[in-house]
Amino acid sequence: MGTKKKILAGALKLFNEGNTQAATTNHIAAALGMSPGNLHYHYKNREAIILRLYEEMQAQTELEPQERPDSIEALHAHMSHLAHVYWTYRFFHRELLFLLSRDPELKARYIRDNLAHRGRIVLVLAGLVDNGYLQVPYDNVLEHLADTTLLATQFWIPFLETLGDPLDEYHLEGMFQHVQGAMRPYLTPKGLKALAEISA
Amino acid sequence: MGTKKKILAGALKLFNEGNTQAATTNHIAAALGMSPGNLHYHYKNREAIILRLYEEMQAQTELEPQERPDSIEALHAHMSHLAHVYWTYRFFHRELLFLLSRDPELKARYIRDNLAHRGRIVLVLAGLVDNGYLQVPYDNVLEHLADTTLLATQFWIPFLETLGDPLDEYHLEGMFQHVQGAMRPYLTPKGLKALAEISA
Amino acid sequence: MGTKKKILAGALKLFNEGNTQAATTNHIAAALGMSPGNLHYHYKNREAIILRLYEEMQAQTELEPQERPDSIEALHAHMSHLAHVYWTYRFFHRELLFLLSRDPELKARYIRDNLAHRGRIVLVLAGLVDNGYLQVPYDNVLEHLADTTLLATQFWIPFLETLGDPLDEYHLEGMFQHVQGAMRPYLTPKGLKALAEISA
Amino acid sequence: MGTKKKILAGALKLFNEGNTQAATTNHIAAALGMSPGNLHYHYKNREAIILRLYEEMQAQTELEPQERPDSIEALHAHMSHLAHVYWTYRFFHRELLFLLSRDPELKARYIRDNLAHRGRIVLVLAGLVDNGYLQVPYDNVLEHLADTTLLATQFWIPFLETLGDPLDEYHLEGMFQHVQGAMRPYLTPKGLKALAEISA
DNA sequence: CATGAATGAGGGTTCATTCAT
DNA sequence: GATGAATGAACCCTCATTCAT
Repeated sequence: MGTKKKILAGALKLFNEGNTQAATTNHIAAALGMSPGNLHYHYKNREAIILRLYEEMQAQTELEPQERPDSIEALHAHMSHLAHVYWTYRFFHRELLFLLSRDPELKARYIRDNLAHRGRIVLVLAGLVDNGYLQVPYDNVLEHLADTTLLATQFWIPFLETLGDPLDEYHLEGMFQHVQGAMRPYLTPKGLKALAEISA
Repeated sequence: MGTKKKILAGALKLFNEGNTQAATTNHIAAALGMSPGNLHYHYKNREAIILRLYEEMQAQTELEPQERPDSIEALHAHMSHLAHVYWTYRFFHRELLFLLSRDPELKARYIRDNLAHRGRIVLVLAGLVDNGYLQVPYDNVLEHLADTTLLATQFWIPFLETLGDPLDEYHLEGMFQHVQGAMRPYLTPKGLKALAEISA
Repeated sequence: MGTKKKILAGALKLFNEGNTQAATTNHIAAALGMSPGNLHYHYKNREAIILRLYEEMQAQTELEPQERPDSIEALHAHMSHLAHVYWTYRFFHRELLFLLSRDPELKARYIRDNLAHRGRIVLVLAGLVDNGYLQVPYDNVLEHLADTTLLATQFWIPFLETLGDPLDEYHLEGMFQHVQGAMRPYLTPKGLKALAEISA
Repeated sequence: MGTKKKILAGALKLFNEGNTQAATTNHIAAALGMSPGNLHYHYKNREAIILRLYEEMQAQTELEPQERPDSIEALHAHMSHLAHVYWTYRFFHRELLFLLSRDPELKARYIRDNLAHRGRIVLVLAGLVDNGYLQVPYDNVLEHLADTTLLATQFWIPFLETLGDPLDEYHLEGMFQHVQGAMRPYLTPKGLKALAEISA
């Protein structure tokens, strides 16, 4: 039904503008010119809306195994995509831990997805090594780069907000630049060349 | 007065255990065997309690200029201290953006403090370069390391939580290890030696 | 909706019996066998109820220009009507200044309405002169009579209460008698005759 | 004790500025730099303060029998004095009926005093007749003038406020002018002359 | 006399949720 | 599917009042 979609869109807008607690179900319904009863007919409660929004966001970040970025360029493209998606649902990472603490189901799901995400990041990095973009002279480098990447994807938007930066989608480019900064010492000449082409 | 301290301690405990929204002023008062009226006699509202807890935390992280870490060892010591303090007030970074969105005064204060913090991080890194621990072969490295450090200090605890790690103070050592991982390619032999001694 | 009306009626009853402060929104709801939530669903707060009651009262006192009393008899009829309306909403003038001090919007509205009321009183008195009921031998008589009328309409009920009179609708006849007492020296024979017929 | 007086003065100031409900005992104490406990040591509660302020005001309006105004000039002087006193305690008539509804003791006292006041007004008016200032051609004139006077003394300040007039002590002169307006048709030449001299 | 921490009932209000229509 | 009135528990907070010091 279109109504279900409209509710998600309206809630997302309010969540992004303020915070999830300020946007009560009645507010959301009112903003959509809809009765509170109808909203609850479609979604049991606000948590259900948030969970659904998370699923939507999550669905847009998933990759088929064969789509896994296997080059610097592809990684950049993927992270740009990710930044765009996370920006669209920016309320989510903004309140991440708060939301998880209020909904055990969401928490379990998120942790599962996040661990899987981390696993994929390691695979992608290993692929970059295999493809001659990266060179890891000692242990734990891949682990470190994976942590950096995960931290950046999860918290870059909150990070920018805590610096008081005027925040818009454009600034999210920094998310990739940060990851690139961490990879740089380990880039092969091929990797450096690829990076230079992206920046150009 | 002792009561003011007791309220802060009781609120901190509840905030860390659950979340700030779940710990209503009445809950806090009840947990302390105190009347709601008395709690409000000492603190205007929950925001005032949170603000005060932030100030306490902040006060414990501040450094006199002459105390600024000027060696890898000192940096490690300082970050351990920081991790300890942030662990004590872990609710704060857990809900960071949510809390800032609910209290404009806290937000302004936090951003100001955070920018100052970033400035100090850059100074410390520059000091490490001057003292022969670090060597920066190209531009932006210091910027990158500062971002890494700031991200880690602010979000390492949330980061661990999103991985489902059983969380305790001990695990916070990872915060420094992450920063160290970022610095490693830029360490001089002197820097590497210092690091090896810390790890031993 | 009927509920909105019921709330106004219930609130009016309690306000008239005691005072507006004693009749809390919860009291009103309880007296109507209604949940507090429902009362606030219909009226934002007590001020909104009071404002609405004022508007109701005010609406019942307004006159179309062509209905303006142009004879002593018509004036009497109008003042009887006024006394009846003000009696119905007697809490309002009882707490008049208190209520105005608590609600700036109501205050602005009341003053505007009151000045308009005064203007109409002057017009009515001038009409009585034109129609040969009144004769004004020197200046300021109309002004004086207008003040008297306004004072009487606003404060006659409070005035009676401060004399400890057992108060009921019947006693409000005094409101017109007071105004008539002020007009008497200026009545023409025609005016006196009209008055005599009213009293008979 | 000086403290008792200071409390009355502080309360009076706050009452006049806003309204009695807004000025809580804690506010009054705070405004005086005094502890709430101390305030309650001197006055059981806010009602006691209000009652005491009423007594003060009342005491300043009372006349020894031999001081009773027996001329237009003396009446004018007395009403100017009254206006000054009522202005000083203007919160009282502003909230008159509200205050009476909250304190049965005050109510009983006020009604008693008010009836006595009315009695004295009638005596004064009768004295003016005896002394050749006034002439009453028909019955009830004295009653009417007494009502007018009482209404004016009690409600002139509230009356001015409901017209939105900028209110200060100076404007209270209108209180006497209103009474004079009512007496005018009944003044003898001697009375008119006295009045003319006052106005000059 | 004076302090000020402490009480606790109750204030207005919010809001997720239900349910008859 | 949709409405919107209704519920009621809970929220934050106020304030007259008490009382140990």
